[in-house]
Amino acid sequence: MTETQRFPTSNGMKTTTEQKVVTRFAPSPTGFLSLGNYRTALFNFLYAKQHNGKFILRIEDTDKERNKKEYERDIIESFEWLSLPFNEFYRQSERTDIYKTYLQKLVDEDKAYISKEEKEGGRSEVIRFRNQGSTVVFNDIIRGEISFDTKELGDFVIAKSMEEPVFHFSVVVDDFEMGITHIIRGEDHISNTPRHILIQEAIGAPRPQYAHLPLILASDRSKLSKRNGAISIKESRERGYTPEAIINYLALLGWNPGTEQEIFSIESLIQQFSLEKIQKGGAVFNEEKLNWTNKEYIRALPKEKLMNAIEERMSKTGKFTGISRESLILLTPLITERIEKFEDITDMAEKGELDWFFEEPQYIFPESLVWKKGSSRDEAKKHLQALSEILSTLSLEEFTVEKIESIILPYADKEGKGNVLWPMRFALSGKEKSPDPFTLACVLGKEKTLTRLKKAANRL
RNA sequence: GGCCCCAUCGUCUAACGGUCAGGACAAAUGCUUUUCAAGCAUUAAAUCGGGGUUCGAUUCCCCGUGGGGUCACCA
Repeated sequence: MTETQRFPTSNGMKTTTEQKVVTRFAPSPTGFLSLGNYRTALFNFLYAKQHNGKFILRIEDTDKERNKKEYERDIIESFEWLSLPFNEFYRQSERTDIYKTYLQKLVDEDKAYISKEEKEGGRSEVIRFRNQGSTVVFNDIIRGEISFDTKELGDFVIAKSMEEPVFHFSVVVDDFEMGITHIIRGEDHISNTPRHILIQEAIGAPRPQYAHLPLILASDRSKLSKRNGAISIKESRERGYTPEAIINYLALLGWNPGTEQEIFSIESLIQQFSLEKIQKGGAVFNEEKLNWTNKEYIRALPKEKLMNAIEERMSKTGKFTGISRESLILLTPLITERIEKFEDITDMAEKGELDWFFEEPQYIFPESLVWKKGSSRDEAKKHLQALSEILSTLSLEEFTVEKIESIILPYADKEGKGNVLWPMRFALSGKEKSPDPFTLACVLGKEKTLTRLKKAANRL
């Protein structure tokens, strides 16, 4: 992990004479927190932290039908897992009195009105905003000036009843009440912004700064959603991505500091982040790059953590019960360099790629023991026998990768590397693909190694 | 369809109006103590089209085209 920049002495940090920055992330608990939503949260977080401001988490649960407590829990757990601390927490469902006050005020001032409407069964009244139909122009930090003719909005609904404000209304009231200075949200909210500005003006709220983020797209360039490949934080955790990799990858989706740096700690993101450098166009989510990023972080993980992860994933497959710590130490680097995310450990185990460790190979096809490029069964047999003799001269303490290699290599060089090393590797692993023979021998230990070499020789 | 937004390699992206249009992922090829993995090296790969402005446009303007978003008593 390298960081090219470290706390420059004079940078673009804003001075504290400005108004304190307050940002918010306002998800509705109608599903598991997606990576895309999380990126919005991350950008809000980074911006607030960079300016020593506040970052607020606000659960927008005004839609009683679709909200679930389970999803709210998921959002909070995800924030914890990813170490994104928020300074304040709110639930809109607990703030209806506040909305009601503002609603009543607008009705009293005739800026909104109660509209009696026909509807098959049920409710017959809604509260509508008295829309003058002016042209609203606002400045977006990412996109510049955007203007809308609000005539076509008509007198839009701002509440289902005095107790049930609609999203557009509660958002504006909350952003005002909470002193939000910067609204950083997805591009899909651009068309909601004129409505919000109209409401702001009606309740006398100042206009915050807007920054509309480009959308994260699926590979077909449509909006990423559960149906076309969106991954939730919960799911990425289960798949074995690290929090740091997720943050790193997401930060670079639609943003980049203009350098060639690819790996960023959260601290360096806070320091280097800027809304101005955010891309305007949507960004396709690329799982392969996420995998690569994750691999970079996995390799940098302390060995202890890797061993724990490996033991945990392996035991889920039913293997690895009662493995010795010594074996685990030997196996860990072999597994680590072959995986991109922890889920791959399970895959390896299920595909039998680690079977050589747990059980003796059966050599069902003895020909497989012979190096295909110009060796014979007799030769392979001869080499296997020679190898067991050579290795039996090593003591248990000497049975290390380096020692084994140094004692076998001269013989292999003389007889032809492939001719010697392929049978050895296959005898020990019983697999077409496996780690190198010296490592195998070392991990298996002297006794098993000699047994397998002899057994394989007998099959030829 | 109306309104709004956007447009550099397959993908993520860099480039005060002057660069051989750079980097990363993925791909291909080769090297390394057999295979796999890892590592290293190399290669291929882009400015949507047309008009302007300018000595000079990836960059500024206009028009197309393409893509996306949004049009709820859902957020």
